[in-house]
Amino acid sequence: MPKIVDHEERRHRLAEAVWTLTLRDGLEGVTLRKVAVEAGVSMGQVQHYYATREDLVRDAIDRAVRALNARIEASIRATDPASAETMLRECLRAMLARDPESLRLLQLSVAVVGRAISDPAMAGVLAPGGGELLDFTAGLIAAAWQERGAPARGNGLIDADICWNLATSLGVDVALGQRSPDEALRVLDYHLDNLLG
Amino acid sequence: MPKIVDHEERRHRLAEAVWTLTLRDGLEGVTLRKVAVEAGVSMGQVQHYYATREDLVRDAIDRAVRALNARIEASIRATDPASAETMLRECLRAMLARDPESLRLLQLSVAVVGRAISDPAMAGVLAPGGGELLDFTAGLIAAAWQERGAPARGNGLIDADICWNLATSLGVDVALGQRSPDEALRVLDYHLDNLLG
DNA sequence: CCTCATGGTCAACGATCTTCGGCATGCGTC
DNA sequence: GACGCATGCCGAAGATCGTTGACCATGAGG
Repeated sequence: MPKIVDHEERRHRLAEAVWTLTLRDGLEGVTLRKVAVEAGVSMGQVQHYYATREDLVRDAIDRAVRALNARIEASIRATDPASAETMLRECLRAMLARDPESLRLLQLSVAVVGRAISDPAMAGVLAPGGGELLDFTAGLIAAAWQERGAPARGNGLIDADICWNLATSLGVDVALGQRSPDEALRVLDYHLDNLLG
Repeated sequence: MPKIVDHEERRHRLAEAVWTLTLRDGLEGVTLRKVAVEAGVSMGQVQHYYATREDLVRDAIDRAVRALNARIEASIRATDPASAETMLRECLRAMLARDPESLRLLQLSVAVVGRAISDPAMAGVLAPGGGELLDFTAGLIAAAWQERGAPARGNGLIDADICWNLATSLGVDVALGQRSPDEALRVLDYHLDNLLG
């Protein structure tokens, strides 16, 4: 019937504007007017696509987290699946934001952490994939041991848990600029050398 | 000359109000008027003690981080200094918020993480004590090895780095309610068993 | 009693988010 | 081709917020 526009494209453009403003002024500095200017549209249009400012920010953050996950999964799929150890290292390295776009998305993901303490819905977005990811990682660790001819030891699930905690913690450091990606990578590789050796 | 009041006590009371509101409504939900009501004072009085809302929130967060550090240091001082391993475990356990007051302060500290991505001043508050802490921890690890009669191996500074990254990451999980303190403690102890054994 | 620095209050202003009623556009239908 | 109306979009009013600046109250010193 009436005009037909690409809602997805509109929302993506608005989310991009929110991203830019968030990295520059912080989450609290994101204003409907500033978003409208940044996206080159009227403030009314912003309100047309999001009922409330909260919805706008929430969706923008949600898109950032999903985009980061997509990037991580893509880099994993691009890795040689023949070597479990290579796959394991690549999975964890993906959290270290070694290119500008990943850094941007990682910083945005970190921006939600604060919000999550008083907003359970946001805490859910950050949940680390749940138990399947730990199972998968534990499997990689066991396979890497086998490749190296080392016997299995300890509790693989906890080892996987520790790996992801370390990787995400290093990722946060990188996102906050308190550590260079190279340094984070050295720490991560050191831990994996100990774990697999 | 004129009336004399305890500024420190006033500011502490206001900071407590900010803490309560932050945990309930999030950092963005902290309003001068709500703070005034929560603290049982007039809004004018709040403004009298803090030039701007930003100053108020910043000081309240700063107090929370300092209070948490003080608690951690206190629990460390209360530990038997004869055993390096006990000392090491206690230092790292202190990040897991195993009592309600620590949990509250830890949650408040986590709340700033998001803010830190666009506010370098806040990032400084979160800096993990700097290099001295790593040196100290590396010393504890070396001493613990000696106690166990195990030879030193690897890079003590990186081992210490990994320990703190793991402990803080587990602490964040606990603060967000995604993991129980007991479970976090098991993961931490598992890692220390591997490291020291 | 007067002075005035300190502690505290209040009203007005601009910016902001939200609500709601209205305008425009163009597909479907006759 | 003309009409209907759902969709897309806009703008002004209302409510809330932070900030500003002038104002009042108190009580130790002269």
